[in-house]
Amino acid sequence: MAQNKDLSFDYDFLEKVIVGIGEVAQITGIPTRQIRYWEDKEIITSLTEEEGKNRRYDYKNIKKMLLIKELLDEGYTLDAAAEKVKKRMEGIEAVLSKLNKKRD
Amino acid sequence: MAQNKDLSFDYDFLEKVIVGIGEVAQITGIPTRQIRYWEDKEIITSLTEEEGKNRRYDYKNIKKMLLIKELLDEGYTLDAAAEKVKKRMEGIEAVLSKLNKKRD
DNA sequence: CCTTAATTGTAAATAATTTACAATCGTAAA
DNA sequence: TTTACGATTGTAAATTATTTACAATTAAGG
Repeated sequence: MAQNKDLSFDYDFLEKVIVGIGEVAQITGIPTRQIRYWEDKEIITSLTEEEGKNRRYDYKNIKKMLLIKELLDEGYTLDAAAEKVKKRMEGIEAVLSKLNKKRD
Repeated sequence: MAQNKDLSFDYDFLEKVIVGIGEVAQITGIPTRQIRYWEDKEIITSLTEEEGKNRRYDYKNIKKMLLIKELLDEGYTLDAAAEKVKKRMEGIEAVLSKLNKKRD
């Protein structure tokens, strides 16, 4: 059915979606201040090319933040959480790029 | 596998995602000016509660804009496109809410 | 207590958005 | 051709949101 095609696996959307820091805070529950701090520590990176401009995050960025947040809640240190998430992200990226190819 | 669980049907994300007007413009290719115009004409509605605050859109809003854009390109008038999309959105919403229930 | 990791607070500057009023553009009818 | 209308676009002034930088605070371990 048509509807199903529109919604199941909406990777077009996941691929294209871009979100500002305020909305990421709203989506994830992570305060903007904390997001910027993680970025200072180079645990996450925003998509912004020029400095001074507003930060932009994509799906993978947001996913990563949520994973880090979970691990922090479990008692990990920030660095340990970052390390662990880094590995999980590789898997996630692999799946995403595989799905991209399928749709070409 | 864990990765699959993280990515396939990420409805948690689709449900929670919220995007500003500038990013919607970037994602959809629809200029901010046009998005505001459609809102003036009550063809779409933003999530903003208080006026004067910045507009926020969710997944369904963005989906709707993309559908309208497609129909406009096909030659529909704005009102005709809005009418047709309204019906399609009902189907999409039905599918989404059904999937929500499944995950409770 | 002391140290370090992690987070939070805030002011001033800048970026981005809002609203409102107006202009433009294309098409179809008169 | 002119008129009317739908659709879009332009823009200035006010406002909201974000950025950067410097500093303070909090919590846990040694």
